[in-house]
Amino acid sequence: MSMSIKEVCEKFDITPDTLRYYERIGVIPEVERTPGGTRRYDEEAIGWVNNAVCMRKAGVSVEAIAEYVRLYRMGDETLQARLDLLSGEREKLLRQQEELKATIELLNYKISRYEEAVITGVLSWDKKEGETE
Amino acid sequence: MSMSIKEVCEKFDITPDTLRYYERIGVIPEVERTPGGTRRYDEEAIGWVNNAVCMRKAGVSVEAIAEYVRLYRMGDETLQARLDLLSGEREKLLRQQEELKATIELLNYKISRYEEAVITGVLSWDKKEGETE
DNA sequence: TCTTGACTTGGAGTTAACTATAGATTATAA
DNA sequence: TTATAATCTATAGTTAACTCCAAGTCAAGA
Repeated sequence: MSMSIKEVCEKFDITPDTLRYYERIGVIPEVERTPGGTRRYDEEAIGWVNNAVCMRKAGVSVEAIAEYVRLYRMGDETLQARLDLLSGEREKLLRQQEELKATIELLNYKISRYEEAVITGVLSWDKKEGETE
Repeated sequence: MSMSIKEVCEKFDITPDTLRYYERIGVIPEVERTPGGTRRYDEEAIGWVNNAVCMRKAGVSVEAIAEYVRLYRMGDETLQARLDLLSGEREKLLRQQEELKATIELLNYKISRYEEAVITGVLSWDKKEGETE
């Protein structure tokens, strides 16, 4: 039922060094160990890893994730604090989503120009909105 | 018509150190100077800055931006190479957009739970899809 | 002209997030 | 049991992208 560090790392496509690092800095809670000291990841531990990896992929800082974990372990009196933290992070991601959208649109435009250009041999811009390259 | 480094930096909300750094590593082409050696930014230079800042905000690496500028300055024989570079970067941004979307949705779910929780005083998960926190 | 403030270069320092190394211990398979 | 593979800790190193600093030069107003 429970998994080794290697198995968890394969599941989430990260390295054992990274996973131990996440535990050390509190991005995930401390995991259970065998009598010999080897880490074992049960369902709950894997849930925390999933959460950490998902947040990191979107660009949430390890510091914010660790803060959430810290608050979580303090119990029910931190519900509001956790809500505030998550709301703040969501705001950041929504802003990032806007930036991303704008840049993808700019790239779409440029790429369409280049697709023309590689056929005609000439690159021509519309020179709209301060764009010159 | 042309702008000082300070004016350009205010326009794009970056620091002069960053702008000089961008020029030094080729993220923007070298800009014109006054006889005394002070940088002046004309329309075209500002277009390049705009481009760099936009790409950086979306997470495109300075290396990729500099490579594009390098190819651009080599002329028409690099049209295909520039198209390939831009296409590759767009792919990365589209993938990032997916990650961002997934994480925002997860956050939306969590936040809705926490909004309930701060009223009821109890936090309860649906425990779907490996989520445990 | 003087002085105050903006600008210059070259290089060093910082921060976040890993990533690698060494040397010891534990686990697994023949 | 013995070799081989996986894991452990502690700590140092790396990378990307700035960011700061010193010491000198340039520009604009009184």
